[in-house]
Amino acid sequence: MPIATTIAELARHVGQTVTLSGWLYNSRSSGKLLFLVVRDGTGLCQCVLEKTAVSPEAFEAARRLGQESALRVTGAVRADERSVGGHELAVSEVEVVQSAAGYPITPKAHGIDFLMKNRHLWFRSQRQWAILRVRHTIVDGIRRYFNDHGFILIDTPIFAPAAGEGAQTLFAVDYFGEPVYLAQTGQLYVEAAMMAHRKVYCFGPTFRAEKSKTRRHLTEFWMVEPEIAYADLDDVCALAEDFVYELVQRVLRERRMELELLGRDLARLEAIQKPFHRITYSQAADILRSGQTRTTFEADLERAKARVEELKRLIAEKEAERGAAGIKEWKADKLAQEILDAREELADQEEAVRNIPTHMELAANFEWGGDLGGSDETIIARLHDRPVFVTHYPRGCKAFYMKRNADDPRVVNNLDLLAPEGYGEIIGGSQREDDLDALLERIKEDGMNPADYEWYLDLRRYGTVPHGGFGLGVERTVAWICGLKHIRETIPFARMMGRIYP
RNA sequence: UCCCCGCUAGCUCAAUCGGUAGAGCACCCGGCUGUUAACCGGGUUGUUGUAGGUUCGAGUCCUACGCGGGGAGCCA
Repeated sequence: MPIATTIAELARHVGQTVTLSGWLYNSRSSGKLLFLVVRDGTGLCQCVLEKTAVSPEAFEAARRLGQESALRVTGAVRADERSVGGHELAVSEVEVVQSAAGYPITPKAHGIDFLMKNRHLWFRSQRQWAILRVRHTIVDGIRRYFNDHGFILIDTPIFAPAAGEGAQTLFAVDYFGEPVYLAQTGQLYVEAAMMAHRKVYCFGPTFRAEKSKTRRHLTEFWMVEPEIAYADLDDVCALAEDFVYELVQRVLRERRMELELLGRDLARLEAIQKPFHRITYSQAADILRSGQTRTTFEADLERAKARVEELKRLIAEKEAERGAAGIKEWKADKLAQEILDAREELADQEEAVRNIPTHMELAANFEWGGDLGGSDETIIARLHDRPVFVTHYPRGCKAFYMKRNADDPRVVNNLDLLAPEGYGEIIGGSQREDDLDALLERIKEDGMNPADYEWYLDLRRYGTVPHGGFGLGVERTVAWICGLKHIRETIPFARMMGRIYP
């Protein structure tokens, strides 16, 4: 009897006859030899079928199987360097569970619109498979971290009442005739629970109606928000630092294979060590206006310009080569793909050439009091090899609940954590304003109605203490750890402006 | 809301100055005993996003709209 097993377990079965159950990822035929690349959810395995090993009918049936056909394959396991995963199966039997034809996602190149429309199938492709496995480990790592550190999980509501300002970035829902909104944070609720349990967190989906079409935005994304009592800004930073560090360590430990498959530069992740860098907003402003920033941007611009010229030359050369007489078809095909890749990079580089002067100007003319823009964050992060905390923002550009700084009333005790390599803000948080009068003042200042916040104000009336917390965006964290260009691949079914299918 | 780019076969893309719409892949037929997006030979595939306009003639030029991509603002 063959042993039923999975591809991940093959190393334990070398020399034995096993049965794999999975789907046909790709197949290549060589006359009397057939290579079936099978995936089973745990990995890929090349199954080699020799014509003489089975009946002519069985060989013919296997040869005609379409991509993603469901099948069971039985054969002897052997180690082979030439095979994906290092093991292969010398097939003695193929059982077709379902014969599939016309699978849309071929092993060739596809555009992003097509792939997103076929997201339900795209999961099966190697890169997507690896990304969602890393996401799983990050999500599990988040839960594990807080559960192991004495935090109590508090599920906060998704329907939120109309709350003063900011309603334009919220999704309105009809709630028995009343307009309510999909929550964009659980923070206020988690503060209430923190007063009961000391250390709490909420973890769930959150919704933003921002009309942002960028590689960093989703309209529905997951956020974890811890909140701790008897804590000041330093305590919140220390928590965020240890938490992010542990997440990275966990992924490096458990998902090395997936990161390698994604082509992630592991050295960049291994460089994530404590302590993270810490600068204040005012120091960030000085950095932005400094010669170092100017020089960095100028170097970037020169590099981008040089790359544009290089790519143009490269494309012209390849096009000439492709058009040359007597060229082999496979060679022309390869060149065509290289030209497409080069053009894509060219578009990116040309965009950089257009944008950098604007970014330079924004940085050079940065005025104390404004919020840091995307390009500003990028330059700050680029000058550091570890995540960097930016603290003490002007209170004018931050939310009403953030604690005013005792020494400098112009700023609040908040923190943003910028991921390295230009991945931007993955954490935003603060010490909270625990003084009733100060909080009331800020609510009025923002033109909101204190009556809407009565329950929240109660938290300051009855046993208020210094406390704080932060929110970490799961998808941005996954994008950073996986080294992905776009956030849409970090969540199973991305919800973005103008995209709701499937 | 604003700025830039794109839309041609099921998929990825060509199409010179405005002059008969074409490759590769997928699919079908045949060949090949170590392939790695296999390869080689043959075959099938079109309302060029939509609506107007200019022109003897529009995939190509103009206008509007739609959809998608990237960015600004805003944000995790």
